[in-house]
Amino acid sequence: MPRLKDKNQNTKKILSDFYEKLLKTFGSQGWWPGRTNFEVIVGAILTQNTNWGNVERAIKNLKNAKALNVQGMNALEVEKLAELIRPSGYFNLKAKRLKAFLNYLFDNYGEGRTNLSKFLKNPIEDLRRELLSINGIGPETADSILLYAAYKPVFVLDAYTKRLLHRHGLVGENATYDEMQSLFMDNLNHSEKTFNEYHALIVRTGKDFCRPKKPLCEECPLGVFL
DNA sequence: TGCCAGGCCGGGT
DNA sequence: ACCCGGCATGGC
Repeated sequence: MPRLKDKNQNTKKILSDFYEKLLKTFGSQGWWPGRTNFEVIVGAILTQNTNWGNVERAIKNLKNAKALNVQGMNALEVEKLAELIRPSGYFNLKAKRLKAFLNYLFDNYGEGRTNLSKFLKNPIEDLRRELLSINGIGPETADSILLYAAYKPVFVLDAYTKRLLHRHGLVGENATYDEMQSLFMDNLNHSEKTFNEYHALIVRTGKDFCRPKKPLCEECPLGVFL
């Protein structure tokens, strides 16, 4: 019993220390780089297993085509949409996923301009369930939308975060998404602002220091681990 | 050049 | 309940 408590207290301190170190090293990251809720959602889908730089090209194409809003994108044929988002990779798949999201929105929240804001105002658990029911939206994309488009206090678990937890020995290799997410959400205050910043800082650190094959751990502010 | 990027689905065991 | 192939472009 005391062992378990100590272990949890230790995890809490480790996760808090990581956050402080990263924030001190890199400063505030200012995520998400999207001007509207819809743009954030589009970005969350387009960046699935994809470099953000490629997503930006696709976003620019959508903006030029006046398709970076609910009504504009809904009016596009899926083939045309796929062509616009080509630079983001998996473009046929992602065009279907964007359409699946829009279809869900229009079917369940009407045709009006406020359908998206109504949708995003749902309680966390309801909204997460709804997002996960849409084909092409899995746990990470759903949580990204919850945090960065709906401003809900939800921790996003991405590949960088999983790698961080594994390499620091905080979870085993076979830990599930929910287990790893709970590690953060059971040990940190549920602050949307903090979760936003923490996730962004982890991505920043991962890009610079924590690649799958060639980790540059000796330079990492969080220390050397393999 | 091969490796990597802010995953998810569907079919097979 | 897991495991795996497929999906695809662009930067370094």
